[in-house]
Parts: sequence; structure tokens; C-alpha cells
Amino acid sequence: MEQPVTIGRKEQIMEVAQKLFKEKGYSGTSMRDIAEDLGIKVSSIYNHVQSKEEILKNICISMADAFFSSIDEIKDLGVFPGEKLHLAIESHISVITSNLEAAPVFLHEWKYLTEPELSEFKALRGNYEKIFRDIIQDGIAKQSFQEVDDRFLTMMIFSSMNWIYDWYKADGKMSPRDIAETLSEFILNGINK
Amino acid sequence: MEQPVTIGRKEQIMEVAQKLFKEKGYSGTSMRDIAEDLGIKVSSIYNHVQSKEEILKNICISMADAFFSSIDEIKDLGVFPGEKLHLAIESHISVITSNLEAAPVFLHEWKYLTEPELSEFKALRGNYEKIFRDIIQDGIAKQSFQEVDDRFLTMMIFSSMNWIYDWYKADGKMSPRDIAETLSEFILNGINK
DNA sequence: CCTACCGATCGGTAGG
DNA sequence: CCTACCGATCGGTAGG
Repeated sequence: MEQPVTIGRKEQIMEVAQKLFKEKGYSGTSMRDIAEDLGIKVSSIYNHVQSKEEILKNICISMADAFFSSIDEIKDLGVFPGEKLHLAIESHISVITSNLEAAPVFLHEWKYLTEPELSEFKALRGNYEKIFRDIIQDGIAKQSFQEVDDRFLTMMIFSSMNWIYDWYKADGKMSPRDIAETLSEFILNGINK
Repeated sequence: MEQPVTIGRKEQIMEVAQKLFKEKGYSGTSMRDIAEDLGIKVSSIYNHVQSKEEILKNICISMADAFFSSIDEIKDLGVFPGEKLHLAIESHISVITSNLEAAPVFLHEWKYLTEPELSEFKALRGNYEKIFRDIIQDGIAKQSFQEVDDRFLTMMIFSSMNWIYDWYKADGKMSPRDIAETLSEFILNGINK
């Protein structure tokens, strides 16, 4: 009601930044690039964000939140480990394919965060990865899964999931669910007893 | 005999650049960073390389060469598709783990190349990926492999292989060969008839 | 290999 | 939201 023109400006800045950080990287994107894309002057950006790094932090943390809120619905479910891993994979891929611009920033640009955000971010990511690893370890303990190297398997699953943004096309023949099903089936087929 | 002090200087520049490009990205690394690491002034670098981008180009192209010369020994072998895929995976992982600093530059920083090198690079990478895809398609045609989506499988294999630099430790419990064997076994187990 | 320097651009601020 | 500006740093060159 008060400033209809600038409502959502911060969100616009975040969206443009996601696109440019993905395309040119955090270091390769200037605040002037972001301003130009929005049709405003660079100094105006600072009415909405405090610094370039704050933009990066917002993108990384909100992606982390998206991953957590998605996995939280799954991690305490009383289902078999195979089904839980299946759901976790589907959940992760859904967040990736729903955030095709923020995902690569989350995956590659977080390293430009400085302390203390850098450590916070790493801790969040570690906690998240541990959820997957716990599912795998639980599956092995319950003899649902074969005796696999859980670190190797966790890394392989994340690698497969995290590279999807690179080749996924919204208009391709595989939907996010198709991809999740195919990957999940492939993985479970490899480890189920 | 003439300038013993500067012999190998270009190679030193490339090595330092690989390390810094991996750590801070191409855009985030300045020519002054590279010079400082070598204990020389930035202007001296230009006696050995023409530009910052030439350094990037050299790293990307020499990695591409390494991948090709490694796969070339395999691609025309008269072995079963499963064995050929196994050898190709081993070959690729060996190049990655032998070039832990150049590999991430090859994988992530190539996008900062400008034309015409950018198109050259993409073409090289496409040709290389096609070798893997051909092996998979051949395996399906010869009914060694199950009817899988070869694009999906190729991407999944590359994803798994290309993220290895991120978690592989030379002093870890898995050697490059262990990793290659485990991954290859997992993949083949999933597609062999 | 160095000193000295170039114009361009960087993230960010003052002040309105 | 803007104009005007800051000091720092960028890739790169001239000249020795």
C-alpha cells in the first residue's frame, strides 16, 4: 500500500542474482550486472541488501532450508530403509528441479561465503548429508541393504542427484519424478538384498 | 643453458593457476594472486603467457587431451561392452584422481572461455562423452545391457565420476582403482543382463 | 625479471 | 530511487 513499486524488489534482486551467479559465478557477477538487469542503478540495490555477500548467503541458506523442510517430512517415517531412501532421493531431486538457478549457486558458490557464515553453511550441509548416510547405515544394520561402503554410496547418490540441474530440461522427456524413480530404482537395485 | 632460472616457469604458472582456480575460481583469482604465489611481479607473468584466459585455455585443453589419450587406448578394443565400460570408467577416474587440481577447473571453469575456444572446448567434451554413450548403446544393441535410457545412464556415470575430486583423498582408504572398481561394479550390476 | 603506469571496473557510501 | 563519488583492485602494457 505504501510503496507498491518496490514491493518484492528484494525478491527480484535475489532472482536476478541466482540467474547471474549460476551463469557467471559469484566472483564474475558484479553488483552493477545485477542492477543493470533490473534497470536500476547499483546504489539502489543497497536499499534492499547490505552487501553482495548477503545476497549469496540468502540464496545458500534458503536452499538449505528448502532441502531440510523437504527431508523433514520423511526422515522419521516408519517405513523400510529402501522406501525411505527412495523418498529422500525424490525429495532432494524435487528441490533441485524446482530451483534450477539457485541449486548450482548452493552447490558451487557457497565457497565464497566468509566466516562465520561459511562454517554455518558447512555444518548445515553436513547435517543434511548425514540424514542420507543414516538411512543407508540403518538399511545395512537392518540387513535390508547389502554391505556397501556407506560413504562411497552417499557420495555417489549425491553426485548423481546434484548434477541433474546440468542436464535436466523442464520440457525434456523425463519429469523430475521420472528421474527420481529411475535413479532410485537403479540405486536400490544395486543395494537391496 | 641460457636462462636456467626461468626454465619451467610456464609450468609453474600453470600449476599455481590450477590450484588457485580450483580454490577461488577463475574470476576470483587475479593475475596478481598467481604472481604473488610465485614470488614475482604480475608483469613478469606476461613474459610466459599472453593473457589470463590463455592460462585457462591451456588447463582445459590439456585436461581434454589427457582424457582423450587415456580413452583412445580403450575405445577400439575388441572386448565385450561391459568390459569396455569398465575400462572406460577406470580410465576416466584415473585422469581425475591424477589431476585433482586441474580436474575441477576443467569441469567448472571452462565456462569462462570465450569464443572460439569455448565452442572448441564444448565440441571436445561432446566427442568424449559420446564415446561413453556409444559403449552403452552398443551394449544395449548387443543385448549385453538392459534397455536403459542411455542419456540418463551416461549422465549418471559422469556425475558419479566427476564429483570424485570433491571427496577423494589420496591417503583415504579407497585407492583410485578401488573407487573405479566399486563404481564400475555398481553400474554394471545395474545394467548387465 | 623489474618499476611505473594505464583506463576500466570493483564493492560500497554520502547525501538528497 | 538517483547523482556523484571513494579507494582498491583489475588485466595488461611500455620500457628497460
